[in-house]
Amino acid sequence: MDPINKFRAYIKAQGLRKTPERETIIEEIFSIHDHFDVDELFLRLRNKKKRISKASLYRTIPLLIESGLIREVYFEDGHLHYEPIYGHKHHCHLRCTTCGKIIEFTDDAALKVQERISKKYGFVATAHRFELIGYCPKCAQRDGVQKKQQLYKENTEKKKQDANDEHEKRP
Amino acid sequence: MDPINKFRAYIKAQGLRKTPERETIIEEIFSIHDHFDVDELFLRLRNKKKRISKASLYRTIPLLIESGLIREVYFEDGHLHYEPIYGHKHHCHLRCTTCGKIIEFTDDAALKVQERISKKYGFVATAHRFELIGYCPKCAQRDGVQKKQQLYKENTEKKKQDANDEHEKRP
DNA sequence: ATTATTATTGAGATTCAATAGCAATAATAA
DNA sequence: TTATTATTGCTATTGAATCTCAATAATAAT
Repeated sequence: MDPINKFRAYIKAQGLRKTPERETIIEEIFSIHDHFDVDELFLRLRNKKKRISKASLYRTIPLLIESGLIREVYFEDGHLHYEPIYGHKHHCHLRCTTCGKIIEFTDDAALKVQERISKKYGFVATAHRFELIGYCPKCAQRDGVQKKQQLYKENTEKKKQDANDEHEKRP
Repeated sequence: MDPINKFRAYIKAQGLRKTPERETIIEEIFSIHDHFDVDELFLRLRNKKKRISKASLYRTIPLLIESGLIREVYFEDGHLHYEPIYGHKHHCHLRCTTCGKIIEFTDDAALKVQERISKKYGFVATAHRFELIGYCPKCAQRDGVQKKQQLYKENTEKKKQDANDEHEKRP
């Protein structure tokens, strides 16, 4: 069953309506095959002359989550991201705190942990999220774990300097 | 080493300044022993006649994260939450999508997965986040879609009410 | 097919967590 | 004690996400 039909089933079960907007959104998301945010999605649709309002995107996303087509992913830039999960192999994320890079990995052990813990707590788990936070190979090698804070400080001070330079340039 | 001193070491290393506001914030957070959001923290401080501006809370939190005292936790009510981690046993979360309830659990297997995956990808993991999403024992039984938002709202608002109650109890 | 009902859309207004700017204050170093 | 400047609190601002509401269009009923 493709995402559209999966969604139609959900729509019918909930007594909601099938609309071209919703299906266009699903088509676009499942042509991305990667994580996205609302702005990105909106832009991609616009570039294809599909004029769907952001309000509709925001209203559709919860339905896509409820129907199991996508899920939220938490990055660290202050707003939500999403990724298609239906028809995609479940994966987890490695997130580099230095460069922000996201590496995906699959792991079966996490699934077993899910089952064991669920049983232990009488919890019916429908999903899990497993994420490793740290340093990607490049950043771990280049910086060393200890240098991070120093680099961070240098970076932030550089920013201030840049801001000053820019300011002083003005006539 | 207690959280305050851990923070003082960080402050010194970064060339920042020790202030009573920052230390009051740390004291409050580590007296909670549980997750919190900025509003809650602000209210609790106010109830104790500690008048610290929200701006300072927002400015201090990144320092607490950087120094390893707290971490972000992602719930689903549209804004960030945090929890103390320094001196606390690492734990993971079960999150009920019906009532919003959070159950904590500890698990060593997750740590082993972290080690194995890190080695595999050449990633230097400093932390992991493992979360199970589904239905808590109560909700798994009654399972009503209509009740979802109502229950969720009740749970998340209960906390704020508790904070107020606590204040009113004081003589 | 036609009509009635009402969910959905789009545009703009609104909310609110989070950030930024600025003058006053206070922590550190000299 | 004085000088330097990070920090604070207040206010204004940003921007993601939500809400309002009239217009539209999807479904059910006739």
